Amino acid sequence: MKTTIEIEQVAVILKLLGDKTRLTMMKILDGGACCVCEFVEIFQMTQPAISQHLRRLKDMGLVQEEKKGQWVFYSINENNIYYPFVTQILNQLPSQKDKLEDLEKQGKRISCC
Amino acid sequence: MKTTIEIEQVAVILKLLGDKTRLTMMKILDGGACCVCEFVEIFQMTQPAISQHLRRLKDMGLVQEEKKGQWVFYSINENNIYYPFVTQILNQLPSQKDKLEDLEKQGKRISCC
DNA sequence: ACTTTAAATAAGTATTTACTTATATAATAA
DNA sequence: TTATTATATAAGTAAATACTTATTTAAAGT
Repeated sequence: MKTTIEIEQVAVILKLLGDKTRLTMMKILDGGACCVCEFVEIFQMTQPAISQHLRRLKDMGLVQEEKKGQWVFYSINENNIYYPFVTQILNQLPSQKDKLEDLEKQGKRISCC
Repeated sequence: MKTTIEIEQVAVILKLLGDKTRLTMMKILDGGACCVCEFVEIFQMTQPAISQHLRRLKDMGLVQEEKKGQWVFYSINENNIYYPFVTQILNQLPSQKDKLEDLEKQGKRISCC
């Protein structure tokens, strides 16, 4: 089943991705779930700033959250209508896994489960 | 030859495309050159508003202009580093050629050459 | 219970954005 | 030359954006 993509809606998605923080977040999440506090470390931004970016991505349905204890993990919502579209964009971006590796080295990676 | 795409630069491109007017402009130009006054008709916006959108696209190198008499025609700049990236996005958008056909019916299409 | 940690929300602010109207530039037509 | 048409630029404005700090909510550890 393929729903017709509206150009206006695509513009909204692109505007959302047209921010280096959110775009990098999406690329990171493309490699697996990530926790809010990890993003705070990675981007060296205040926690509210990170939460607000994640909320915008969630409001658009691009990501979903899952609570695990005191942490909240975000992940790509593969069921979103625009997931195939977004994936095509993310696939063209350079890997950001070095950012997670740096976290790991600092011992700041939150191990889920 | 493939230049590495920087995620920050991609964010800038996406922000530029994250506007329904500019995104539609790019999709229309994907089908061939178009003149400023045609865009004014299509989008029913003031001429300065159209010119300003086109200038932003030109400043980023996504489009190029060519003067033909009193008209200025804009077209996709296929030599831009980000052209392959942008094309992948445009290819996923619904055709906008109905907009040009409507112009044609109204006799408002500028015939180049 | 109290403290700590993680995250969300609220409210305020500086900057950016997309428009507007007015004016300037440039080419063609009379 | 003068008028007309097409476009660009300038300046102003309302709304949106991405932050900030302060506060609230909620879970876990003591």
